[in-house]
Amino acid sequence: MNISAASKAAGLPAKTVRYYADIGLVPAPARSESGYRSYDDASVRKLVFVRRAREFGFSISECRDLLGLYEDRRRSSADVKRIATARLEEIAKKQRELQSLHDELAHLVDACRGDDRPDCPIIDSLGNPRGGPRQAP
Amino acid sequence: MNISAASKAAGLPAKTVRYYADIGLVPAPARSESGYRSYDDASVRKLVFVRRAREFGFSISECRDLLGLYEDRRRSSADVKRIATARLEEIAKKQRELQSLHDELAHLVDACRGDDRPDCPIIDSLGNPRGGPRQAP
DNA sequence: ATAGTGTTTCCAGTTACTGGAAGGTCAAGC
DNA sequence: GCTTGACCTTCCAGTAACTGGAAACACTAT
Repeated sequence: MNISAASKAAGLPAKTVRYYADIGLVPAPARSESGYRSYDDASVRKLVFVRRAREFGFSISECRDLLGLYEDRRRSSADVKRIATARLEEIAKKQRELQSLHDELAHLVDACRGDDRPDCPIIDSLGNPRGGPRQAP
Repeated sequence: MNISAASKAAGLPAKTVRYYADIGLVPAPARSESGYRSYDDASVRKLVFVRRAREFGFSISECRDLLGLYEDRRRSSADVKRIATARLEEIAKKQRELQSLHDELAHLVDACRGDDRPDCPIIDSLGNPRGGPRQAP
């Protein structure tokens, strides 16, 4: 399998597939006589694994760990669960942050008439967080 | 005001304050005879404005636009509302993505016993998205 | 005079890729 | 046999938004 077939099978751009081998996230593939990279099903499975893990928001470094666990048949599921749980907490935290961001901005958008006049609570709030009259800089 | 006083007042690292002037996001400050940057209240207000906008997730480029509107006393609030509304929609989209991510990962964490044994639905799911028995790579 | 802190510029590194140039390879068609 | 076009290679640079650190100069207090 050449790189474009493998990248299609894995659901990743060819550039990214090369990159993952460059940084040693996955093993460097075998080469044909003319130097073309040549992939087998096992390599593709690893690439799919990494793609999925990235989609879950795991960093490259975490993917490295997870891949190690993926390949270790004697790993305990506790190791995996620990990493995934930490990630889950990050996600929850990000969700809370986004929520308060959303609420505050929605409130401002709501308060803004959005007409031709210059008065705008959004700008006022950015320049003058405590509220009160807008001050020119 | 030297840079460290201004950066404290603005709530930004001094490095970032310099950076914002370097990229022309805010005007370059006046200099003392010995070359120290010297800030006044108006500069600090602009820095605060940028900090707040960044906290809302506006990109540097959007901050540029918003700062332009902030300084333009004849701007219509519609211009501001348009930018803020677009940002609000991005936030909502990100929220939905995070939610489905969270649900899927939480489901996996829940299904994982997290004990000494190697069986782990999390790993299985990453390597083999459709479910079914785990395959070693 | 000297120690300590603040400031300057500049260069490099971060994350995870992505784009593009210059050149080698392969299969098909004439 | 030759050309065309798709595919492959390496390498370099750029992205966003800073952050860290080195070397050198400035200011303040003792």
